[in-house]
Amino acid sequence: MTGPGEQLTLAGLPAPRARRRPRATTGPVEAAEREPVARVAIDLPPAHLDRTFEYLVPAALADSAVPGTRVKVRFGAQDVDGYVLERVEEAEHDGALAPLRKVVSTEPVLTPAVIRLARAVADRYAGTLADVLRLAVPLRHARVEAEDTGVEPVPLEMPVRPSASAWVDYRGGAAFLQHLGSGGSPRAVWTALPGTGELSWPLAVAQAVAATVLGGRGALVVVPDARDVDRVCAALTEVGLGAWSRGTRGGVVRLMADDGPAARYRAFLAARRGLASVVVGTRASAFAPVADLGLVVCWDDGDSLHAEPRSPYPHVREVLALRADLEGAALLLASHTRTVEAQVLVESGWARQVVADRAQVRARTPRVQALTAVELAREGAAAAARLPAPAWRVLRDAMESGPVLVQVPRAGYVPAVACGRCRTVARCGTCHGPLGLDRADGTPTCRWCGRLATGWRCAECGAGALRSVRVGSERTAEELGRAFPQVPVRVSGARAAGGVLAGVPDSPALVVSTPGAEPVAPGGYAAAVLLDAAVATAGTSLRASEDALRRWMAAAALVRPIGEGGQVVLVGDAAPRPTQALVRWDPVGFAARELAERTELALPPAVRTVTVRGPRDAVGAVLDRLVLPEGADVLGPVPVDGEAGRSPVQGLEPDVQALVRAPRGAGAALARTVAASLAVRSAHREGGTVRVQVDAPEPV
DNA sequence: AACCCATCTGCG
DNA sequence: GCAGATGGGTTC
Repeated sequence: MTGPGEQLTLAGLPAPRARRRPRATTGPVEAAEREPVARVAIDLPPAHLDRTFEYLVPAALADSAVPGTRVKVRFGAQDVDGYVLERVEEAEHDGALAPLRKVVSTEPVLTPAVIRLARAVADRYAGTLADVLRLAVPLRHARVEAEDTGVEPVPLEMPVRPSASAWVDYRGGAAFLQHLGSGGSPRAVWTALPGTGELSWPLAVAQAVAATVLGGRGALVVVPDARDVDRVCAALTEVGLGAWSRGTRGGVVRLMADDGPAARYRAFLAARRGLASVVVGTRASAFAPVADLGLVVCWDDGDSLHAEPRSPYPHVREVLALRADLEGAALLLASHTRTVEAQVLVESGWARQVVADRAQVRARTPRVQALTAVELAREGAAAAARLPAPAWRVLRDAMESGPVLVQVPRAGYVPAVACGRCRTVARCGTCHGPLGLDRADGTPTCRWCGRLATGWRCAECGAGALRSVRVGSERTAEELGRAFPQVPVRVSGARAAGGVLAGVPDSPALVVSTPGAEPVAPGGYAAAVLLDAAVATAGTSLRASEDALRRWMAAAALVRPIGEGGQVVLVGDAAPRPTQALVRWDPVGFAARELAERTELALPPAVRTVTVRGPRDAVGAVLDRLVLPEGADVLGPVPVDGEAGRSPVQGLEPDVQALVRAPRGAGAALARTVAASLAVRSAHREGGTVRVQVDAPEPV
């Protein structure tokens, strides 16, 4: 650019801008000989800054400022962090370029594939690249970065053996593995049957990974929590894929935040440097830079842990689906149940389903019965048992041959009522289920059988007054322990004294667990009783039924098959559709019917949704700028009640929320117009905090 | 966040 | 007619 003294002033036009601030450049810098221009993604949150800025690469940084490295640059009047995305010969920007100030680390933490993925995720979720990169790249740990990984890494001795033994019961299973081994990119939605050891889902996943590795490619497995990471890693060891260690090449790394920043960064670098070929991790590892990626796996995509809670709230299933597309990798969406989102992928033809025949389903699942009010009525009034008599009998009989599992709602989650005088939990006079006080007229009702408990009297002290309390797994464990004094009681749950148990021995025991915390019994549970079914499917959430079925089946999948006497009892009057799906072990039919209904009602995932929440004016401004694609509509805004919706700064004025809907085909256009509106919002410094979420798990 | 520029405002 | 305030836009 020319200086002010040499500038020509064109008549009729405003005078050209004066020379840039002298502080921006620290004297003349010699530019790199080759590719002297770096395109940099700036690590700042405002949406209107979500584009690349070009900087001059000083000759001194010519070799270190490679794509993917972290850099410091002058941006306006501040020093900011950023990433070099590209090096190019010519700048597109027709002004002077400021020089890169510093290469923070020579480690290129972003690969071209991850950059493309992050951009696609940002676009999909109407978010910014900076936000996505913050999710994708772990914090730098300089000491770990400097660790010696061996000058000549030795290839790890891995006696990986090809086997599809865990897949033979599934139609298309063997073909899927063969396709993986020969370098193909099949996409499968796999509905796994219960099974232990050779028939377990972790072993099946391990065999799919092994097939991919034997075919010369890397693999990525994303699971909900640390326990599942352990299970998958153990199964990988069984198929000959051991843990990666320093100085070697090949092997498996675990990648999760729980392991701490050093271990996390070490695992991340091992993958990025192409030293480890398999990554097993939780949520954020969906972005892990696996070299020559051949397979991505998501286990249990319905688990809420797969939904990222930070902006732009990407979901592991969607990230991996995008990734499979962009990197030409295979995708395995695996679960004991099936999410409605996975059903969309199957019905649209994007993925193939891998399911077992009906005969295999019958052979590998337990006997399931639902103990609803109808069944209980047949029993007549039971004795002083804490459980309905039939459920109690199942537990008692099963305990002779192994551990039994009781799934109870989370501690403190279920409001119940107790005697106002002696605090004994109030029970239904007919089935002995817990009472609830949620009817408008104040009459207590049974949470199990639904009967009205008019004229209730405390069985212990005879008082007639009730008070609200909360019961959880600890209390239930106590009560059940008294009912079965002859066996040990083990409690598993986040709030339990012993925390979440990974496993229990095969000996007789009563295991009480909250959903998702069920320990694995190596030989399978002899029986499981699922309590409070009515509570599980209550509520207005779109996902209530789906979540309930997923939790029930996750517990039921730990029970022995019918041929070994395995039994499951669902206690309480839940919604009929998930109840029937559990009894018939038909998660696919359930997902198909749910999707049909959602399609009929234009509810997600049949449509793409964007929720916009915040102060009324701010939300209104964002909505006003949208250029809605064909077929899209805006619902609301409506005031959001409750603590979550109240913005402290806005005082008593409640936040509002709007729901924007568009046909799935218009999803990209919808996200684009939302992102554009948010960019204007940030450039105009519009006030308030607006939370925008594409495909929120709970959009209403 | 800091800066640049255009426009407005208050006072002569 | 002009200094100083104000607001909107840019930052490579």
